[in-house]
Amino acid sequence: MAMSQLPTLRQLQFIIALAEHGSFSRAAEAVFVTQPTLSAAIKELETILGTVLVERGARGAVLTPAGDAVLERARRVMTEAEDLVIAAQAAGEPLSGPFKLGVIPTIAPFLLPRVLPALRERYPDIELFLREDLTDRLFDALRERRIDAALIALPYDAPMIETHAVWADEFLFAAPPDHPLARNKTLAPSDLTDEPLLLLEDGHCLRDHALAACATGSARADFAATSLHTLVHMVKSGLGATLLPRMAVEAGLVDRMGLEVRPFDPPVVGREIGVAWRKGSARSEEAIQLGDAIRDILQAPDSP
Amino acid sequence: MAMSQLPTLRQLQFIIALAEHGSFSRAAEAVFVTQPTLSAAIKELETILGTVLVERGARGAVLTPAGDAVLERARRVMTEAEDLVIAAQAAGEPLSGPFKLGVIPTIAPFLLPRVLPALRERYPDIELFLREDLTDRLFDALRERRIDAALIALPYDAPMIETHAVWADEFLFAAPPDHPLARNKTLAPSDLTDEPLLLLEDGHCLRDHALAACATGSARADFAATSLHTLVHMVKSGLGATLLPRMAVEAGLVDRMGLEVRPFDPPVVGREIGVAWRKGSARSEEAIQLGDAIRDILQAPDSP
DNA sequence: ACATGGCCATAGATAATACCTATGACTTCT
DNA sequence: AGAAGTCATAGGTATTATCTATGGCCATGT
Repeated sequence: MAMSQLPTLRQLQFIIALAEHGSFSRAAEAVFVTQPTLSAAIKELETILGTVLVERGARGAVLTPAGDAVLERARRVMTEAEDLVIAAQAAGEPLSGPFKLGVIPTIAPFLLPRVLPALRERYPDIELFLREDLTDRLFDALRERRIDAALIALPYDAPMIETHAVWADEFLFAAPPDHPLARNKTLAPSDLTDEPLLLLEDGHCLRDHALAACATGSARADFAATSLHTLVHMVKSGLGATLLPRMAVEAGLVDRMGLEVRPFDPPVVGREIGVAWRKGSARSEEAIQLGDAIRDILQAPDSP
Repeated sequence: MAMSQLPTLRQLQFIIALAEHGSFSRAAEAVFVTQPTLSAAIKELETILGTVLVERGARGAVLTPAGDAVLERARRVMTEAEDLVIAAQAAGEPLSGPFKLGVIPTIAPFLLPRVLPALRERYPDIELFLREDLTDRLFDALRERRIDAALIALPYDAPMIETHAVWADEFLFAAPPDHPLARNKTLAPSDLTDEPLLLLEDGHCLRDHALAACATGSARADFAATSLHTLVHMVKSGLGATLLPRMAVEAGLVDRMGLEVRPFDPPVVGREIGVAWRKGSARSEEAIQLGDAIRDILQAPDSP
């Protein structure tokens, strides 16, 4: 079958600019060519496609319905092509250049100080841009290509998102010294059945995962904390007990707070921390590699 | 941010050919350029991407891992670009040129003779290629781009497929004249509770939809027909009763067969016929338009 | 009505580049 | 060693992408 001629990416770039600026002259300016150049290119594109894409008027240019259809697909082709470039560059020299990483608030302050130095050492050419936000908002950012990858807690179901497990973050029980359960050396999840837990406010995945860990437990409905630091202060002042990620405790979250911290009996309860990326992302390989690197660093002997 | 230069579609086409032929010279031949041209283009592509994509050897060329990553995305970009061309041409002159339509076997022989003439009249430039097959295989064909659209029965859940309802195809009860239920003028679905139905063999969606229509009914496990024509002959010879689509009956499926055919009381039971296309298909608009055209033709006064 | 200033199209010249032919260097196989 | 394949390089040509300069057209304001 006779392969009908394809448009060039340049032409697609031009018609996108034309649609965005509504005028040949201004669109031409935006893509750094002269108006006749853009004019000719659009005309050529219309010839190739065999369809009029633009209505020329004295007050500017408007896309025809066919033009709109082309525009939408042109945008897709262009972003795919840009992704190809990024993916190729990443494949050639992984984890170099700007890399935008989102991290959920219950991990970021405890993980990053611990791994960032080693990470910079291992990948000297990386420029990490960090963004701390709730899981949902990070997923939105992934889908809209505002970030390249995110460190989040699993399980968490989201369309268009793929994940790779990095490490298991165990939950520890924390309470004031006079709390009845603080007498035990270890706890079973079932001990929490009648213990209303003090948790982070809605939207934090830690809240949901903590509740899931003690299937029968419940949260205090009257109080909720906005950060883990606030949370431990509320626990200290006697408002209730809570579950904390081991990583936060190891990072010193409860140091000199006078709180009792107890592990659970095996099987350990907790959450899985993983990297997430947009399905089809140009940097999915790098996201996995970054996750594995973080795991390595956490397991390194000098890191307690 | 400095927009790094994009590759050309031509260059992507070249590296795809190179990957497929494993040799610069043969790939060049395949895309109708000389070997030095292709050589230079690949080199230029590698410069743009800043990565070596191909391992040159005395026995040909092999893609590097980075090359493989690029190849996969290049294929995507190329098919998206080709789709853009098709979509643009279709938007300019819808339902013209070759259009490959799949139809399920329980519709095709009864619908097509009725609508094809009017369809050709309404869209004189269309070249309809028809393919009769089971729903699953049509969906596969849609996903693999072997057909542009399909006429199938809903509801039918399938990933990557979108649908548009065209008309409701009512079920009629058919049985030999001496059948007990043939005495009634109309039936309720519940009448079929203890009536093992003679149905098409597995894989035909009509079988599943018929069973769903009489929620409590069951199929004869010992006999099944391979086509509606076989089915009515089996009914005639006393093997059991069945449900037939009204469209097949109207097309003369049971004429001079000596079978009794009865409608159901309202609310009517039946199945929805619709058009289906691959999500993102370049011809989804045309598929919808085709479905609407078929609905119009079926409702036209001269069509009983 | 006329002039003005915005639009886009056209013409012709020039710079960039895509492509070809001819050739060379290097492997692999005979 | 020679033959036959591989890909890279060099230099010339054809194509095309782009520029400047200009013209026609339509709305708007005087």
